[in-house]
Amino acid sequence: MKVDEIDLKILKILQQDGRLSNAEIAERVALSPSPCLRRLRRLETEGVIQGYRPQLNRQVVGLGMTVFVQVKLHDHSAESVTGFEDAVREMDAVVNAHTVSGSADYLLEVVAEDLIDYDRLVKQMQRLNMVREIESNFALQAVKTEAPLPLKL
Amino acid sequence: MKVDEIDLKILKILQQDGRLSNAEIAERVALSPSPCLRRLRRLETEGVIQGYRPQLNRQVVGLGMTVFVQVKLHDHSAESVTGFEDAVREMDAVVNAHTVSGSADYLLEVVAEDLIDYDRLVKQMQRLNMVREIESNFALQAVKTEAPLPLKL
DNA sequence: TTTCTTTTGGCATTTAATGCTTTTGTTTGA
DNA sequence: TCAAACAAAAGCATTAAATGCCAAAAGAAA
Repeated sequence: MKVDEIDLKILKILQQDGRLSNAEIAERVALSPSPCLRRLRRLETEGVIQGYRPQLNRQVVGLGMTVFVQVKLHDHSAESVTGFEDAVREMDAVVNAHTVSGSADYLLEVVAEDLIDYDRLVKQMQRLNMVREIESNFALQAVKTEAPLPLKL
Repeated sequence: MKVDEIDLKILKILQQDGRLSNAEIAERVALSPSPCLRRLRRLETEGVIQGYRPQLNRQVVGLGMTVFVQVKLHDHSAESVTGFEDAVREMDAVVNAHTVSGSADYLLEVVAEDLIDYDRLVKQMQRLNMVREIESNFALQAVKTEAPLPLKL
């Protein structure tokens, strides 16, 4: 799918405030509401916009602990890989997960209420038999979170 | 600020779709629209909801490369720390940044168009004189991204 | 129970979303 | 160059939602 300049403008505006009304977006991109809404819907339908999320204050909702977890597996067999990835997708505390280059196989971002809660999660992960090693790096301070993507133009 | 059960329900619903109308949210939490909107506005005003973001398909918008970057500084003097953190906040390619426990001082999530683009960013970071060491871990595959936070109840 | 406080509901008004039709603008091709 | 064909935007009427105000209900405190 092709994303033209106006589409990019719409995306940039939405990244500033993902709940702006179509009417407001339309005004800012100098279109009337109907073509603007058509564009927005198309961006959603075509999967350029995959959804909308509120940015929650994790402290306030009781998830003040963020941990970056590096995981190594024993092997990369299909069973191990899909087994681990399915498990990760099931774990609600894991909010981001990627396979990565470097010494670890996976890098996860995990949220927890506190150390006790986090400990439960690590133990749960250790019980997965394809997991060889887990290294936890605790987020101490957020310098920048969920910044908008730097869209060209 | 206190977040009661209904507020949590509202947050959970919004995490499913951050652009749902207040009318729809109201119906799902079994309130009439006006008190529901008051609650939503309060969550926003009080900073429980810090904003709304569209989840963009990074591939489509030309930012298909995600890199997790571990940075070590030469020292932890106030000048080094604030200098580095200010620089990071200025770099649009850095979408997340935390200080972390472990051998690195910072863990950054960086987006780039391609390796050339990423190289520019690394060089820019290397020019910061408080930076001692940079280790890049390239995201190879996304297993889970921006999952909703596991809110209690 | 009475009073005070907080929250909800109802309603009228203003805005916005939506679907359809018309208009405008562009590209193509004789 | 002009006309035909196509794509995108604008206009508009209708439906739905947001908003602000005031009355009613539910809770808490005395």
